[in-house]
Amino acid sequence: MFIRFPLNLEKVSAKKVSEFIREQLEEAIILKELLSEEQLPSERELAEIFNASRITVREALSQLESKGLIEKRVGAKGGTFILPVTANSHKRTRAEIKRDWEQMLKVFEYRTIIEPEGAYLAAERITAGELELLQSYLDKSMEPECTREWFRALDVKFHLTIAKASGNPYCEAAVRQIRTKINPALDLMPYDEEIRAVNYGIHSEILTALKARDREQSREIMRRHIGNSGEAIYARLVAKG
Amino acid sequence: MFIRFPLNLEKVSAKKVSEFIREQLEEAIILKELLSEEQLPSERELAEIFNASRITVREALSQLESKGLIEKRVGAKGGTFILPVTANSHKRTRAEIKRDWEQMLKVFEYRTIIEPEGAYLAAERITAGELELLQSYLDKSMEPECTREWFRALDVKFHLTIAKASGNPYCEAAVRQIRTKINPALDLMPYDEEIRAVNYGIHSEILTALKARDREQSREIMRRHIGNSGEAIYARLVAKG
DNA sequence: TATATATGGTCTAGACCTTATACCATTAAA
DNA sequence: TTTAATGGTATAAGGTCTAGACCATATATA
Repeated sequence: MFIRFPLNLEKVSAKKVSEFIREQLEEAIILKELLSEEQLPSERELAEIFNASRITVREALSQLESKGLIEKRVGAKGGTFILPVTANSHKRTRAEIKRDWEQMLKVFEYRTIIEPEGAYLAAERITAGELELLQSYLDKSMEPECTREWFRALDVKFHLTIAKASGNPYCEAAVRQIRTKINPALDLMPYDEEIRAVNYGIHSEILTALKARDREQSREIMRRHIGNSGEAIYARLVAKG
Repeated sequence: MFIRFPLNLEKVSAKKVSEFIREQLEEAIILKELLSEEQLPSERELAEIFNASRITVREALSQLESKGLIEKRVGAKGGTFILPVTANSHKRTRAEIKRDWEQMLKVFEYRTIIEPEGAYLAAERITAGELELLQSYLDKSMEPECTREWFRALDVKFHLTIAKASGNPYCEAAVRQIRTKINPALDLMPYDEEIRAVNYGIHSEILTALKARDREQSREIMRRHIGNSGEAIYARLVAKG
């Protein structure tokens, strides 16, 4: 009867404070909670925020600097600034996606499980304030001065707000984790009037279902919305070229 | 148009190597991949396995020792051994669950999302070898010499095997994470002939659906199986007494 | 009974990361 | 020209981790 189950122990290494800081800032940049040209808090403030020393913050920032994500300027009116994404880094991202497409596909698959269920829960629990937020994101996305970067930021905000409204912290964390992995790919998708209109349409449908507190409908439309996002990425970024 | 999104940065602290080691071993104990009386590899071997120094391994082990999870014996035939769970620690676990019941409920809610979808995916992807494994777990759970601890270990194995068979690493990791959180609670549930029979019945149904490669059915039965596990825990551990 | 051997227990020296504090260099506004 | 805020740099002290050596204990075996 008795078998000894196989133990699956993995090699470990310490995780430095500077690593945690770099990760948090990089995630904020990927999720477009920090937009290009924006200024980060000063090194002294960041040290305060992260409860770390300035040297450690500087270590994290220099990692981000060598990745080409930020830029530093000295002097008064100086500071640390988010750099716009370059065509070169777009190319690199695209190559990475093609190389690890199998892994990316799994993330999209996981997404089709989590986000619709998150919407299902959110339909019952979302607050009036969150519904207003969603509406404001929709409105802003249709303003003529909405840039590509802003459009992408608002899309992230829309989905993360629903995940948060699910009231389930694990669901919210999962959506955030998934988004951090797929957002660089989504950022490579085209941006034009048609895309905006289509996106506005489906997001409006979701918002309507949420306002109606219709669980089934919210889940169903969310499924339809993200169900083929993996395939769309594949068709655009992997198959052709 | 332009708003600055709120940045949500969190205080950090370094994560020590000894912490990572303690976590892995503690998880293996909670998931019953290590059973009571079992001997761990020697400190020198563990240092090798984790790619760490012996001193660091010892730091992790002494944490587990003060938690009452392991025991050390010196001399030849000595080593580090898993201790059986005491009545006292059962009491503490129960008190903790009652205190943080809200959080525990969220974990169960997340479980009802993930595991059925995992079964849905597994129905198409599970291998012949994994089906045999599941059958063997079922068989062993009905042998007369199956102790309470073994029964619990086989239950974990059954669910984790299906999660792995889903072919989605994020799904698998989520089920494992969820199980690590809820297993201490599940371990407090009663163990008798009736429980064993009921469990055997529903697990058999799941296995039958998986063998038939019926996605919908696999998901549906898994839903039914775990759908009320949160309520069962509540009724038994929180509501009464 | 004595010995060999595998285990946990202990110690040291050095490398690396982090903190705290201070001071320097740069730049724009007052 | 001065002021003030920024990033850039240096030093000293403490914690963690590694590598290696050696000690203490208990069991099996000759």
